[in-house]
Amino acid sequence: MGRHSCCLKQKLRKGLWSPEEDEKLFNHITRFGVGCWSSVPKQAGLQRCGKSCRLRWINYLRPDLKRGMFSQQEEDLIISLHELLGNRWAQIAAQLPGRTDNEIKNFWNSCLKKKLMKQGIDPATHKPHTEAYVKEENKTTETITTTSMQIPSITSQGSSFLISDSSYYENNGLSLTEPSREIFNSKSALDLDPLFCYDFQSGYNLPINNYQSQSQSQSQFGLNSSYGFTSMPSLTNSDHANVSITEFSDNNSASKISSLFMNDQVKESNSSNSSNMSTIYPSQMTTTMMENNNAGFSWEGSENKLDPLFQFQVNAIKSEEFGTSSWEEGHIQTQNSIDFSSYHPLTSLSEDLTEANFDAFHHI
DNA sequence: AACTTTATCAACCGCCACGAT
DNA sequence: TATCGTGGCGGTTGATAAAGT
Repeated sequence: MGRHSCCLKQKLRKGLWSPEEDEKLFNHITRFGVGCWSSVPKQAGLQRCGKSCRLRWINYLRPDLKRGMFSQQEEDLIISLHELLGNRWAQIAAQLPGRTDNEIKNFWNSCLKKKLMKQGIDPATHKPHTEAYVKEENKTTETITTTSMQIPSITSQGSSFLISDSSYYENNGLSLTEPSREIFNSKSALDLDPLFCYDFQSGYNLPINNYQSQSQSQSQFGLNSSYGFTSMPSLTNSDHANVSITEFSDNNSASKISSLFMNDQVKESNSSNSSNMSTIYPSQMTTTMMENNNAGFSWEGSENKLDPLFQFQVNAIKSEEFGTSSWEEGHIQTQNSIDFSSYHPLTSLSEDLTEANFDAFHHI
């Protein structure tokens, strides 16, 4: 076992993805959603293994990805979470909306690790270098004293980076608080920031505003079309409640991590009535998806497969010809426009999207 | 300008867990 | 129970860009 059968097949492309491949994969997933990855390459016409497709989607094409530098707040959060979780990048990434485990792992290995070491902190333990280490250092470099190291004050309980107050999230854009949520609701998807559109021609994710102006001038998506992906501002507090504390091996970790999120949860329960945003929770989402599943695509176990990070918003103002067309796969009634923002926050790229009869790249 | 070193990050590899048969 | 297929994860590699000499 171990090696996937698909990887054993010859003639499969490897290496960097071309814009054409990206487009094929993107179109396929937006049409059919995320199902069985092993069948994706064939269905999408790609000479890749399913695993490679999955990785490309998760790490690059997924529309909710946040691009750009890590903020100081994200950086601190990664350090805190790493102290609690170690190299469990997927779990760490789950707490940073729009960031992938790969991205965080790279950031840790290339930046944060060195940063901590410079501060005299052992990145593995998050504690100042041990006495043994210091002695060893003294042996080899007697002229250098350990006092020259800048060791930040760290309690015996853990690093000073630990955040136990939900205000951290509220103040740093890592959570969508009620006021910000209202702003979000009142704005069109195209006004949100950061917003990116993937441009298959350039191979870059373009800020949506740029893309908007571009599409206005060049009608990339058709005369009356605009197409935007946004990383939704955050998880909602219901997501916070979904933090799986059972995965932590020790109770301290569990309580620490839960303290990061539970305050918001309480706050949310007090203020949820004021929210204009209709929220679909996983169970509802599954029901919705199953009810709408007319394309013959299997969503078995979709409840479990919902990616809590997957927040997808599309504003699709389709041209008339586009709006009335139907899927080749058929059996789907079309709608002229669907507001995906109502599927917040636990929206997978689902059949709902498929049902929107939405193929942006027809118009490229 | 040419070459070397370092940093970054996308992608691959190999392993594990789990469900289906 | 054993085997197989698949999804998911973390470690690692290799290509490229940027910085340094």
